[in-house]
Amino acid sequence: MLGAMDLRHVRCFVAVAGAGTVTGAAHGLGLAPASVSEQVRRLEAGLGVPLFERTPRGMRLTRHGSELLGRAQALLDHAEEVRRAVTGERRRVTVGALEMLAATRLPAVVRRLSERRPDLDVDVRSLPRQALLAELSGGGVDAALLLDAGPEVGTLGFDAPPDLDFLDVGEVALVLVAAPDGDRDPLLVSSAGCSIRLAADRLFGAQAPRRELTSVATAREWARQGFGRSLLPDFAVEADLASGALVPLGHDAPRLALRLVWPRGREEALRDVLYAMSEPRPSR
Amino acid sequence: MLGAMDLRHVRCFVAVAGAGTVTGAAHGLGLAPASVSEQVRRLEAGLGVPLFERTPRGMRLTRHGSELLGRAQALLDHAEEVRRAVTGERRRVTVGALEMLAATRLPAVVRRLSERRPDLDVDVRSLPRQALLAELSGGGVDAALLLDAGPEVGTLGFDAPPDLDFLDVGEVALVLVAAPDGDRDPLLVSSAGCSIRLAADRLFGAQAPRRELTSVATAREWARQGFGRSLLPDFAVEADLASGALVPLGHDAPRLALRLVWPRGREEALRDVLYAMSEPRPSR
DNA sequence: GGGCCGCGTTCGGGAAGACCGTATGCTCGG
DNA sequence: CCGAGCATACGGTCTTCCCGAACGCGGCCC
Repeated sequence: MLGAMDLRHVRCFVAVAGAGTVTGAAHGLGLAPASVSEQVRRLEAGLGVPLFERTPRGMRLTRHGSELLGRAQALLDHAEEVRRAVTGERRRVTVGALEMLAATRLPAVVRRLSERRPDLDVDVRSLPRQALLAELSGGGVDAALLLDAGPEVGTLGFDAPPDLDFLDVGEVALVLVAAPDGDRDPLLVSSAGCSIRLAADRLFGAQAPRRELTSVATAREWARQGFGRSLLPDFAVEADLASGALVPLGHDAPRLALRLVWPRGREEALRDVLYAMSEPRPSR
Repeated sequence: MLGAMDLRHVRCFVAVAGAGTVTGAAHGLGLAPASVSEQVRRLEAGLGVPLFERTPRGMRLTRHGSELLGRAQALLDHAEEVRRAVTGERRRVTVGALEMLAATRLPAVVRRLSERRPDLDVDVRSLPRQALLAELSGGGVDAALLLDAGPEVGTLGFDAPPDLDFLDVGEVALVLVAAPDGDRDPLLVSSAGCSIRLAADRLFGAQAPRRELTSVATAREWARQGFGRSLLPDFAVEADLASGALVPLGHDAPRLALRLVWPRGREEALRDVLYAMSEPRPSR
């Protein structure tokens, strides 16, 4: 029969649309690029409609492809939901987060989720941001918790794939701190790419004398020892502020959003989960 | 990947569940029984759950199978809907009806449908009742128009598959008629299996002297020529009553329901269509 | 401008699966 | 006790899946 739409083809299509390249999608699917390319072409043949424009830089969705993407995602989710319902298999949700957040802020979010949806198995993966965003598109994680700011994903200063949707589920305050009698310069920053570093760049530009260190923890340590000031997240300096090891330097402390990000088009399947993660607990 | 649910398997499963036998499903699918059997077993293996109890008389759904059936139908309909949305293909609905109704009462129903849903292509198939019911289960027709009575499908006196749902969209009055100066006996009835005949049997039982003829039209002709009385549907005798060729014999004329029947579990995909067929027209 | 890299695709081949026709075992109804 | 109807096992053909390797293409950098 013509146009029978094999789900295998649809899975490949979604992966390619998400990754933007056949190669990337093949990686995510654990297949060879040749196979993925064939599946996509077979889907196009079955539908009788071109889904991608082939460019030497990747695959761009055609009008028909865009039409299909959301529905294809929903269809795959539907199939998954049917399978779960019949096998009685528990639903498994994978949420990723930046390492820093996985250790500090994610537990509260996951606890909220587990309390409100005890039927869910929640996996946690801790990844650097770019890997996180890649896994989001590739389906390795269902949702990701990261730091950001502004009205869209990436406003903080990183490149995000399009077609991501988000919800802010909390705030992180940044505090400019130094040792009570330590130096005020240079500005101690973590390595490029770190969310806190991006925030520091946005706040101070490039003109302030800076010293780049490997991590937030290192920057805090150097500040504590009096080698400069540093812009650090509240949860990293609470103890030191309380003990007096660090003091705030009264500066317009910008707040970052604790942002839950997921691939647009999967609202249907994720809505209840996202809701359970973002809402305040019913009691208390 | 395990448990990936091929839609091909699901199609076979639904067909088998509908037909009750692998052989019947294979017929409907245009496949060999061996192939269908294999697909179903593969689906069961993929889900890790038995879907049927095998008996020498056919296949009976297990608990898991029943769980799956409705969802599987919905999933297939979803896939179809996605395909249509992307290809821009018009939706095609096949409605079947008893021959008698296809000629007399179906046009009004189809007109109603076409006016309210001009985006639909409506096919009409005219079949005897048992073939109609078989096609309903097999998917050859999406909905069927037939005559029935009472609170469930088949109450009029025929065997209907379970898992059919229905909506009464009109009535057919039965009139006991004879020629003005013709004989009153015997009771002229159409051949066994005809809906009108079933109604006559229910009304008069087997005790009345009867003469069996091949069709409703024949029975009417014999009555017109004075060879007995006959229980006939209103649309078949309107002209003769008006002209005086036949006269009503004042009897508690039972009314039959003009009944729209469809496979339970496809409401999701058919709801709008059924609604458009059953509602009175918005204007007038 | 000439390598060079990453892209999608083509090609040949091996393995899995779809499908067929036939044969077998099973249980009913006659 | 036999035949009808059922699901299934078996052997075979053809399609599809998937791979690794090679090809053609367009940017990019020295």
